[in-house]
Amino acid sequence: MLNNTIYKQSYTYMGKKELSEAEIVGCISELWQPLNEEQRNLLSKQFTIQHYKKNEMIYFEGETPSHLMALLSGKVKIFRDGVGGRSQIIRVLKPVEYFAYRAYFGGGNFVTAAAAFEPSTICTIPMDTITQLVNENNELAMFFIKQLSKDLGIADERTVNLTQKHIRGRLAESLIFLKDSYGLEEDEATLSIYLSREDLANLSNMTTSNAIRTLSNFASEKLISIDGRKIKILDEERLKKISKIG
Amino acid sequence: MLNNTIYKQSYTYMGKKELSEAEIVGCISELWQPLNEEQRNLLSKQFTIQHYKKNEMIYFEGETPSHLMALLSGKVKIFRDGVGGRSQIIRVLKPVEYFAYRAYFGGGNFVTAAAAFEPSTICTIPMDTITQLVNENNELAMFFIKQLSKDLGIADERTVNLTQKHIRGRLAESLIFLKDSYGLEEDEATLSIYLSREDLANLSNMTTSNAIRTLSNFASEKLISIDGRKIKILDEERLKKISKIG
DNA sequence: CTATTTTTGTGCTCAATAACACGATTTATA
DNA sequence: TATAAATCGTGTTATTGAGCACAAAAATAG
Repeated sequence: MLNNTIYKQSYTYMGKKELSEAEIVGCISELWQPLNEEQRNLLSKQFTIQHYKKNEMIYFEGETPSHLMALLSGKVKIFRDGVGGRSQIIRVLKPVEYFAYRAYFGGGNFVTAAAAFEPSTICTIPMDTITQLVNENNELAMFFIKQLSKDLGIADERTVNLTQKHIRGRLAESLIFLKDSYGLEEDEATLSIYLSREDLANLSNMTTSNAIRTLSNFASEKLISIDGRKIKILDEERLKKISKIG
Repeated sequence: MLNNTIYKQSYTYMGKKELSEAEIVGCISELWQPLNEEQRNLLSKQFTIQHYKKNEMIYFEGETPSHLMALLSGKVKIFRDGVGGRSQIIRVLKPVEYFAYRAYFGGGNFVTAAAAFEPSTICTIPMDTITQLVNENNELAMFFIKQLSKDLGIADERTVNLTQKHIRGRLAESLIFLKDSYGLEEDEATLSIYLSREDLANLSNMTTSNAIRTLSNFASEKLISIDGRKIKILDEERLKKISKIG
């Protein structure tokens, strides 16, 4: 609901109107709600809004983190460049999710990079402010502990899935994952995110040609249907089965 | 230094004497130091000591987490069973490192299992006590935030290394990793942990035969020397290079 | 100390998937 | 809208690393 409001706002932004403070605060409620009035005053002076174009880089591997980021609208990928320029998508983000804080808390530079899949709006808050608030506010601290714990659990599972499953299993898993992350369109079948075959390959740890081939195979098996970058999930159960058995 | 004391103690344990409270508290100082007197009183009533034999399971995938664990002596692996019974070692622990709390904070069951590489002593503390303390004590909260952040960064790097590097790169990386984790013996060359070829394979995402073969290759190339499970690092620089280029 | 089980080492085969090439199509841009 | 650039689709080939079998050696249990 609030997402909706913001979405409309980001349209009006195109016509040059910025988000109001109230709207931003509504978006970042997981950070905002735990705070007392004084803390809210501090925070509200600090945040800034940034807009990123499709495929624009948000931060680079190796850079020093300085701000927490909250994705207010759009879609973002977190990825890492590997051997021979092959990149691996580690995580994808939807509104409203927080990122870029892990490296700061971990005391190092970014080990991943971030880029916008689509035009995106991001709220940034200086990490020293966040650290101060975390030190004052236990509920906020617990929010980060929980989020990091979930992400670490996902990372542990993903490591094994990406290394041990076969191509079909990995691609099936990615499709389910995209459905769970970004949902479906009104037809209850089409994935709400349109990725290039290359991004799909980078998400599934395979080459682009293998993503293309396997996708066609899935289509001829009536598991999905493809129309350019639009993917319809036709048989989710069977996809899950393929994903599970690897 | 403190480690040393405990190490001796765990020997005397074999002769049936348990660790004293003071000794335990010295070990878990990262948890203990942030606490005030009242909190320390609470904590000191709660911990118990458990001993595990070589290769004994500490917890299983799918179980519900209830206690934080601190490894006081010994060596532990965190691993996950993958496709076709092949298991993947996700992380290894040395004294004094904390574990088993991620799943609890993440609100789910264990996605990994834990087992002792060697006879190990573990201090357990109920997670509801830990949660209470985290809610009262920001410094303690920050300890967990930092630890989880570091582990997540490592997991992100590892995902790409395990999926994209070739066998030689992965094994070289594991050897460096074991050296960094557990250090060397007095000769400044022999790894302080003796793993089976199977564990080495599970750490490096390969089959046991390939771990054996690649290890022999490394030995004939004078990168390492092998004597049963004892591995001497002869040319760390070249190993690092192999690890880096994949 | 002996018997049994587990681990290690090696050879061989084969499937999975990466790499490459190239034309067709779509998308972005001037 | 024209032109360039990126993406997609498909065929072919090359290579990595898994799978399996089996003997030798080592570790463990009785």
